[in-house]
Amino acid sequence: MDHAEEDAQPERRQPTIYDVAAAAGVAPSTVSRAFSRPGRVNAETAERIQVIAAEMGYRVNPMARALPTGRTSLLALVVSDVTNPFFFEIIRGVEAAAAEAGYVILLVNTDESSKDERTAIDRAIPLVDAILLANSRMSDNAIRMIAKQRPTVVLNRQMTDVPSLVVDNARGMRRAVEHLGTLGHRVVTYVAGPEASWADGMRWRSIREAAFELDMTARRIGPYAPTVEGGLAALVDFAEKPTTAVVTYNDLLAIGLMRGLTQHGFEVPGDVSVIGVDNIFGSDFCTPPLTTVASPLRLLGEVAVRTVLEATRQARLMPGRSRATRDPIRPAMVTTELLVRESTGPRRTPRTRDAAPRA
Amino acid sequence: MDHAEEDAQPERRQPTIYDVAAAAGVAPSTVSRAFSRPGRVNAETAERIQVIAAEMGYRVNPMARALPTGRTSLLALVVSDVTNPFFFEIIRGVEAAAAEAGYVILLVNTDESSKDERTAIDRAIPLVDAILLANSRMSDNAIRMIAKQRPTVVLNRQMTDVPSLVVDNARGMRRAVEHLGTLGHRVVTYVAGPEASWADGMRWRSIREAAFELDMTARRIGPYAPTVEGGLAALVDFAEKPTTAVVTYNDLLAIGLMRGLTQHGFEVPGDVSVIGVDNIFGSDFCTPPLTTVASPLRLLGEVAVRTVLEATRQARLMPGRSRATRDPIRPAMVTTELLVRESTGPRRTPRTRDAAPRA
DNA sequence: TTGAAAGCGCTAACAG
DNA sequence: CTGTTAGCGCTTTCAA
Repeated sequence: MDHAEEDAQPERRQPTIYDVAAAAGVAPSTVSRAFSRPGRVNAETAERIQVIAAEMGYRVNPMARALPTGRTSLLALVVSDVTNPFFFEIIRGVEAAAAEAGYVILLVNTDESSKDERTAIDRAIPLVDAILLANSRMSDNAIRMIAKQRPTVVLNRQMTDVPSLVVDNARGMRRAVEHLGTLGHRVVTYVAGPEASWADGMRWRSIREAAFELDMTARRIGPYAPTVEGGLAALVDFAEKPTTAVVTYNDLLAIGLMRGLTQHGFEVPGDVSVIGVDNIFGSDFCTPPLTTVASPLRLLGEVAVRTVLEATRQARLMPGRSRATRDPIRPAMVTTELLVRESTGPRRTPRTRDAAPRA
Repeated sequence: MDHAEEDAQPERRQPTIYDVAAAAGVAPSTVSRAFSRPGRVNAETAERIQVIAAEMGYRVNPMARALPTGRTSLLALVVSDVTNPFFFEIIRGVEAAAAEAGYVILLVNTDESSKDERTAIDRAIPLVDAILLANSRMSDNAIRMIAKQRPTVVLNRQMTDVPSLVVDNARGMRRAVEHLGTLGHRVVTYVAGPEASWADGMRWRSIREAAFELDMTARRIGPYAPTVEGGLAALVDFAEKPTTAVVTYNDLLAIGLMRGLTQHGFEVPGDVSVIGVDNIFGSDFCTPPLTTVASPLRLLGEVAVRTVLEATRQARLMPGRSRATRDPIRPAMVTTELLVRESTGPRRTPRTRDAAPRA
């Protein structure tokens, strides 16, 4: 075992279909069939091949398979920032559903820049069978270009010519405003997120409408970065015209805002009630625990995978005429839920409120 | 534009090297060279090919390239749980360094189960050029098997026959204990994480040693799940024999513990000072902001990529004799830093302390 | 049901 | 410096 001979064959390369074929005494094509369409080969032969292949440690080479078939079993999941807790549950859902379908996911991070997003996607496209675009910052047109190249599903953004999956923001915002109304608040400030965000516009519009219907007033400040720092920044503007109720674009913003509020002597929820959106990791252990509009993000991810995989199946059956060129597609919706925690409370009477800051 | 004719060529396929070659009036191999080793082709010709290729929208097909070369430009990053904030900075670092080197990362999630970890890795291996194993729960042997198949670097785990990168836990823990000592604490409880974690053993040992050297006493409770819930669970055991100072396996545990502590009438840091490890997202906005041992995780990820890519280069130059069969390898270390925030404070005199709970 | 043969798109010798 | 010629490992007609 310790002789120089050992060096002669330092590592035997992965066996190929030919090695297995030779060992099993069949043609390579038969081995191929045994692995790709077991139905089309004699049951006994198939069995024998499987056993021999296993013994030899044979594994099909996905790259080689991809060449003639064009299928890679890879799925691109494009997110603007892997470390944004908003994506966690989406990623988990996608992971789970993809693994179940025998797909591996290619996680494409784009650092919030739509230019990088294009570059990164361009690099990934030739490798994948399908694409999932989560909260994309790209233009509709850019997205269409991508959808032309591979089956694509867009998450959290509504499009009519590319399949999309959205959270029912309108309803979520309505619930939030209702909740505040019930607590006696009459005017609510919306702390806006990035302008490039489709969801942001959606949320603000929904809040305005809900407020109108409930005889309340809605104000908007922003845009701010959807981060804790953004929330801190928002405080400056908020303090100029404070209201007793706030809904923010997302939880991070809410957390930042609450921190700023506290530092400046406001009490939450005593002086101002705050509602976030997303129910991210951490929204339960910040102070106070945040009331937030939660979405079934994991489900969203799972559904997205199923949808896009179904689309690849379609594409295989009838090539050309991609989804994007067909009739308008209704976006699928998943519903939200208001999680009432401790950052919201009844509106204090003005007297009490005026006294509060720096009391 | 609206005629049936349009259907005849619904989508022209991606141009290949042959199309470009024809258009440029050169041999396919020349086009290939123009893209893979521009140096080896006449500058003008190369330029012309590039232009024509760009016009035609030609892009090299990575799958096809992978077949003859065996290189895929894909890098597997294996993590036990994408949504664990601990991995964030590592992922970012890896992302950044990989992108810079023209690599795309294949994110392999293993859901904390070493069985799934094997399955998922087996699925990914044939697709990638190299593997990064972050906080793996697999056995050393399983890791060795993987390292035999592809250049591998292990993060946060020390191995002698596979290149590894670790955080200087010993020093971090020592700093933590020193900090507590300076504040007047004499006995510190270590709240342990998962037993399968290499870092856990390391941390406990380091704390014990540091305590010994500083004439302090160290106690250990656990193991607990490295989560907020785990911290809550730890409180039960902790309350039986409370100490004025605690160091936890990680931040999540610390956050859970602090919450439990607060709920049970202990004050943090008044009654007990708490130190976490990792400086995760959220450790700054929990209450109180957590004093924690921070690691340059982003750097860790970057260094890991460079190391593993260097290894692939080596492997290409001299195949056989993989890294794993060579002499022992010293693990590389990155240093930690103690971030003092508000969860640690001077030890109160016993009198005050006794009065505190449920006061 | 199986075998033979022709590629998928690209790279890598080897000549010229 | 460029063209020619074999493949990489697998799938997929087409015959047998």
